[in-house]
Amino acid sequence: MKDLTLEEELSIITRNVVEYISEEELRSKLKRSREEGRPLKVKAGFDPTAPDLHLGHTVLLKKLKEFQDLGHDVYFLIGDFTAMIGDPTGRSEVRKALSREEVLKNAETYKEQVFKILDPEKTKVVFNSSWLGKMTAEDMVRLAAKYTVARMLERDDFKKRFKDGVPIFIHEFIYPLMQGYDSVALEADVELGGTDQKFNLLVARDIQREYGHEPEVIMMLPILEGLDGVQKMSKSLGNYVGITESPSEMYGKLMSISDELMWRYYELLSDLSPQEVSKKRREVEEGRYHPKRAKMDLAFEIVARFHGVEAAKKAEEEFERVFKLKQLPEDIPEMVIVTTEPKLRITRILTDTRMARSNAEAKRLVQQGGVRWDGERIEDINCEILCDDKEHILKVGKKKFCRVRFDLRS
RNA sequence: GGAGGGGUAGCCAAGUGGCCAAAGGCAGGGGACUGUAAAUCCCCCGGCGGAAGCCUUCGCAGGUUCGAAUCCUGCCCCCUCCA
Repeated sequence: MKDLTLEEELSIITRNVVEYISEEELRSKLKRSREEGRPLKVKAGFDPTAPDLHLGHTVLLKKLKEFQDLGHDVYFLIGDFTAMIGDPTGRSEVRKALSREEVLKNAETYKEQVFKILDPEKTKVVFNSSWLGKMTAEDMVRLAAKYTVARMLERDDFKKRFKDGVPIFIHEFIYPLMQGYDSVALEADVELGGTDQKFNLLVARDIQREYGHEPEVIMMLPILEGLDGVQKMSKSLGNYVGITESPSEMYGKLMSISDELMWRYYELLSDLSPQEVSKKRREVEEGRYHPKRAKMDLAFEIVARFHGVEAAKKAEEEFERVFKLKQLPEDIPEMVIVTTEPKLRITRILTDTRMARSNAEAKRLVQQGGVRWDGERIEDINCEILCDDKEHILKVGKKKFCRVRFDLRS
């Protein structure tokens, strides 16, 4: 950070940021930070109810890392207090509040994942229960007195729900207030969040002001699209790449994205500068660089970040082996079928090896030409397989393999 | 407290006595094409059965009927409006 000019620092900080408020404030905070030799306090909150991080989260984490590399203090805030209250809008499914232990356990899981990107030495992990948990009802009332219903209703989704007569629960009003109070408690200079967090972030600024603090600068980062390229990446939509996934899984998933989406991922997930990315893009458009190669490079970079270069190499080789050369992957589960019959029908083998969930599904797979036994496509559902003592390869669809052996009992 | 709307397959959603294992869409699966791309096209998508066929499913439990997702009764749950 020492060698950078303020302008250079600013340009790194604001790269990939969709919107930030405000430029003036950010400049003056940075300037003061330099003059006083006091790093900025950068806050980002995470909800510990779903501790599986995916690439979508890493957009934010990478930004935090950038702050860290510039010498600022990063506060990784775990919203355990709100998590322990539990969200009552969650209908019938007995939304039990998370216990202290569960929260701590999830927090641990978080750390493991988060520190694949953030520097553990430089990251301050904080729990908002440490201050919110101590609030009295009186404190709560004071906090609630800092904001008006009218202002709450400015929020788009509240406004819409109010208009449409869809219920809004009181605690939903309290959430942004608490999140804002977190910033007061931490004396945050900067807070990061997704673009969907804009309202909450703005409230935080107001709350800080109300408590006599200087408002934080808020920075909104883009929400990463999932593998489908349309909806946001999320676990529940199943269009995600988890950062704890195996190298081959990660690599494979990344290779399945569309070419268009690849550029989005390049922008938000790779370490290349925007200039380098647009250069690559140009090269592909001009036909000097194969899009598949570009995608492989991207997949490689991301896998290497989480699993190291060696693992990335392996994942790449494996990918080429299975899909280009149509050879076998390295790790294939092995199943042993115990039988007294000299022959078994293919559908039976499919269900026994769990390659098909039911007999009906097994029949479908065979009829549709999705089943290969030792490389031979099998199309007759009545086809009988000789149960010998050799090892066989069962392939279902494009990517499911299984080694099959028979244990003959007579 | 009053009035009304609704619970259908993984999700959304049609169906209001037989032609309903239940339209359509999404998700998912298989195939073709390819760069395992994406897009597109074709096919499949409750279970058992080689097949004929049989079994279970439309909130839950009963009932009417030759026959019910559809009609009746009771129960459970969700939602909206008025207060």
